[in-house]
Amino acid sequence: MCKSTDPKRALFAELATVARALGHEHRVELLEHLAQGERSVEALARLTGLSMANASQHLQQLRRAGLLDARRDGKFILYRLADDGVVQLMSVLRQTAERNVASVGALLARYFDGRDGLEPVGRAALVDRAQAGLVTVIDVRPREEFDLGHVPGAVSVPLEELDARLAEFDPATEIVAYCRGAYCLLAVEAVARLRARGFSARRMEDGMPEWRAAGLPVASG
Amino acid sequence: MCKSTDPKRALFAELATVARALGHEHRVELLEHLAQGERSVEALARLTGLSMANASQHLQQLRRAGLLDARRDGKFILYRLADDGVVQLMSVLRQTAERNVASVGALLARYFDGRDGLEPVGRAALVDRAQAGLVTVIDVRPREEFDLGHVPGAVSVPLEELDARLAEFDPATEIVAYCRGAYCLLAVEAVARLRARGFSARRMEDGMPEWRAAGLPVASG
DNA sequence: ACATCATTCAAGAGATAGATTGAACGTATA
DNA sequence: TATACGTTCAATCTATCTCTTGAATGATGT
Repeated sequence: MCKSTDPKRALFAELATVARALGHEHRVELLEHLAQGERSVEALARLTGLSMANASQHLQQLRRAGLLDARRDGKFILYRLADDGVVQLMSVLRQTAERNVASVGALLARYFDGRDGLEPVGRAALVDRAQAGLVTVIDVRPREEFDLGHVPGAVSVPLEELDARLAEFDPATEIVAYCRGAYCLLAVEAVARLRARGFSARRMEDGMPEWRAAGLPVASG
Repeated sequence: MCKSTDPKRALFAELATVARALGHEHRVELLEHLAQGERSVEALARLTGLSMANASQHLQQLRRAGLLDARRDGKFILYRLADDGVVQLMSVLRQTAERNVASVGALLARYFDGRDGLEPVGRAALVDRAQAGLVTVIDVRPREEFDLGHVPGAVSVPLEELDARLAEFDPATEIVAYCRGAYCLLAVEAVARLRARGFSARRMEDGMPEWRAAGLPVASG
């Protein structure tokens, strides 16, 4: 069997190339930041603590793998995810890791709730409690995604703005955060930060895609 | 730089480890074979053309990443996917690659239909044509999955048995093959082989999960 | 035109992964 | 028990990846 020209082998090689692009701690972190929106090389280098040259190289590797696009704006080069499928890929990767790698499950458990058994809020319960004004619902995705559709009554608080807007929230009212899905880390991070500041915060089970899929009402604009 | 105490960094590192396990041509191919069922190291080495030692090392790497489980049966060690999520991960990887890497799109296009515009069969059309006896529907997934539910009237022909069972098919009747989904390669491979033998073969659009999701009838047992 | 700044390129050292070889291990069969 | 066989281990060489440093590029603003 001569397989050097075998298209199947070539396909496997291409898939491996894309996977390898995800195969480095720093690149996963870069993608996680870029999941929140466009960022310049300088901003990403600062956020991750990498040198500019190093960050640039990792970003180019991700771009070569087709996971990122870049555009110039003034003196900055802005990188962004090539499409929403990249978020899905990272989510599935996280799901797989959580199911099959014990240490990831432990890390996520610690990350999700600290130590006192904070459970995510179900969708049905959320509708009731939101209508009764018992909870503040925040959407921590980038504002562009919020504009394309969000949970009725939710407030857009992109994760990056959260720290600066803490004064908006009533410490006596529970906050429910949601983002893109069960395995999107944005809401998890938001809840962790809010709880560190003394707020009562929970994460909505699942995210916007599941909300839509469940046929629940979606507000937009 | 020691970031080992930051749980977020640790999580990224774990995710990268899992991704890196997918980051080699041979390991992708091994997973693709294992998607069809349990296999011994020797069988996998033969299927892929790798040396036993090399195959063993790659398999152990996949197992360390949590993507595979192994069990002993007699003198053989049988590897299998850790769970169905691994198939999903590979599917999403392929989707992402197809969207964002031009060469993958080209490879898949060539793989899917050769050159004469063979289009996949829609679900609705399939029901009609199958009932009219105009087509033979084959399910090329592993038999275990067939038993858990399949398209009514479909015949179980696991991909590995296809070559040996060509005599069962009427060259005058069109064959429609399906597997796990739009991005599962089993049906693609089956169609390629059937067409190479002169059969008229097509791929069903989507696969069993989508069939179920569409609420179409499912036979089992 | 000149200076400035964000980004990229280029080259090198150090670390890591892949393939091959031959030996060692464990289980089944004679 | 002895032998055969599938699998894994250990050691080695080679190739590739990572990161740092310093220079080069390309657009902007004075």
